[in-house]
Amino acid sequence: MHEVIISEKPKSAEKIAKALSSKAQKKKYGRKISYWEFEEDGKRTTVLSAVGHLYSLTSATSRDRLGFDLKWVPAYEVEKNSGYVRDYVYAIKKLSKDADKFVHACDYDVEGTLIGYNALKYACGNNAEAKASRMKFSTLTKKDIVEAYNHMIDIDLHQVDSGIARHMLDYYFGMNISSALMKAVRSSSSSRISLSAGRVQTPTLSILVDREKEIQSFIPEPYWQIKAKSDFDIIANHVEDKIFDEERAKRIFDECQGADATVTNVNVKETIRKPPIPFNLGGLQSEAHTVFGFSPKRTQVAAQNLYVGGYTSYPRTSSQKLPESLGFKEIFAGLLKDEEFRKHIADLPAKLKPNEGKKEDAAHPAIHPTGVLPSNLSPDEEKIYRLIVYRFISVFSEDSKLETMKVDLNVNNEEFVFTRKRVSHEGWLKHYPFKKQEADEFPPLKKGDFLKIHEIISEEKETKPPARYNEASLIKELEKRELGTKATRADIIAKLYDRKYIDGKKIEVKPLGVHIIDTLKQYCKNLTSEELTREFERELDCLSADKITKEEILANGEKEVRSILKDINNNQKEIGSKLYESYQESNVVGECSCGGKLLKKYSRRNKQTFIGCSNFPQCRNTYSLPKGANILKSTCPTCGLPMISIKRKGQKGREHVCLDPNCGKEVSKRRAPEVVGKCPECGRDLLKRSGRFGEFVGCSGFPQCRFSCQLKDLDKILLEKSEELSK
DNA sequence: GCAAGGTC
Repeated sequence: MHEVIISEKPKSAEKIAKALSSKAQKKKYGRKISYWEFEEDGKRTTVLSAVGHLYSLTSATSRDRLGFDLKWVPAYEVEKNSGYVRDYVYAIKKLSKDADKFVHACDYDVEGTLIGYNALKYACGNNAEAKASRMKFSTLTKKDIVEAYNHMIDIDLHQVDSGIARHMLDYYFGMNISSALMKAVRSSSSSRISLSAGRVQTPTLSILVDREKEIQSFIPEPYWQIKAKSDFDIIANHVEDKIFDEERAKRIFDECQGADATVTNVNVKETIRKPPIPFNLGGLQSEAHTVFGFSPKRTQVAAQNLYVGGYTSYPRTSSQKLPESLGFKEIFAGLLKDEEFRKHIADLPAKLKPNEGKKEDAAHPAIHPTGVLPSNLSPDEEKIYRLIVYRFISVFSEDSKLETMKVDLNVNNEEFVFTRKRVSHEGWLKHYPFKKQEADEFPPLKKGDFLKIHEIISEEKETKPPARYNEASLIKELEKRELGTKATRADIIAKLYDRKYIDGKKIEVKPLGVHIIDTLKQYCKNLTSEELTREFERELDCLSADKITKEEILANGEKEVRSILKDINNNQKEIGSKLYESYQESNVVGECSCGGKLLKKYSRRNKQTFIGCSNFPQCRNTYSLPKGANILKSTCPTCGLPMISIKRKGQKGREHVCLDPNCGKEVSKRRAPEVVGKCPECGRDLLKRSGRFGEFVGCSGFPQCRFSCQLKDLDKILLEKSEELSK
């Protein structure tokens, strides 16, 4: 009897094997793939693992991967960067060959069910998916695993169908519409540009476009703030804060001139600040963005590496909870071996109770250190690791206390106010070095005191448009709207940058991004909003309730996409030319000396980005971009070309220089070439030059006169020529 | 080349 258990990822395979038998042995298939095996009561059990989805959809009929007739193929055949999947598929194929019992032990959700189902169906084969039993667990603790193993259920075919339908619908809409947009551009300009649209990326872009339009159409309103300066570095604000009436501002300003202040009230109060809550992926990404300026993707990569190394827990979790079963004592015992951490852990209360957040996750707890101390971390991993450890420690720490002083002043019957804040009890703040602590001085004031006013200031300001999103705040917005999943949000945003729809840390939408949304709003409105996701959800719920079949859902989807494609194709030329125009506009970086526009271009031949002119081929001005250079918005004061920021080797920080590396250098400074004689053919100067094959001599009349020779041969040639002439 | 979803 041979039983094969298939889990979703290598880490779960290990946990499942160890929970089911103390005799479980780690084995290797090839050099890279681990699996687990044990034998009890004459039954051999092999615990294998997938690595997420092993199979991907592709077109069953067309070579260009388009259409509606789809099939599942091994992911490594159609997706780049999926090469590592190959060995896992082979391992499952090989090691399950003689199995007579199959167990599906992937995460208990729609995607997990499909991952295991496809592994059984396509890798194990022989109808394994129909014979298999299903383990249902919510955490990978020994108790849950054993319980699930002892009470196995059938595979939920509704979950399987939901998963398949979701994958297919995303393919229908995403692949076909993206391709139609690119085809439209090709039809009008014969240019190839990468364009894409999808159920998640398009609404995400749409959120950014809406914000962009709000900012563009914002009309700032002037207002005034009146401030009073006094001893103890006090700057008190007039209680009305923003005064929109200029007359009134002026009146207050005038009336306060020369007057002193009376303290009418002093209020000091203490507030409690609870420790922070444990990190889920979004929380970690947001904090790393604030503290280190890391993009969510960068944080995710570092956290994944820490997890694979065994130093921190599974990162793709939405949980903000730390169950006691994790064994806090053991984790801290591990961390104690680090001198720096020990100082902080020593302070913790005897009873370890974490301050938790509200969010939960069926499969994983919040992100936490495992207690295994790392070595050889990259700088990014080191930063993220310390952040996770200190957050973990502070979650268990005491409350901190903040003292706030609020002082009311009366200046010639106008009321002013100022506040000061200081931490009165450090508590958890002592263990969380990433948060700035308030430490204002409290001036010794009491009710009835007089204060000399040194100056009254009136500041004219303007109301500001809503702030731009950054990557972290956008991820939060996507979480709120339930767009994408915790594992994909960072990738989706990275994709929008890749496509050149958006730009900058404070996200700006480029003309191409705005235009993609304009086009799609016209031809398939529900793709630009969350409506498509909600429509999928509604239909998949109906599928689970047996109110609709998978085939019906897919037929509806196909009908909808086909009608969109027809509309796009009927207006192909117009859509294409408009998109291409905005694409070019998106690449304008400045003005060329010929009056044309300088564009960012890509040379296929050199595989490099460079700057060229929109008047090419009439204007052949080009500038190369040094590696890692960023084009800035500012222009060079000398020549008007855009400035770029570059990083020089061995230098700290970045340097801002003109796009033209010869800008400002006078011709004479470029070392005028040396005159070495007169041209024997035209009588003009001969100049010493250096070329690919060493020094040579050329005529200054080039290209009208093309005389040239090697420097060492010059004397001989001149002699020959003069002899020829004298003959 | 184009999606979104798992994962190393």
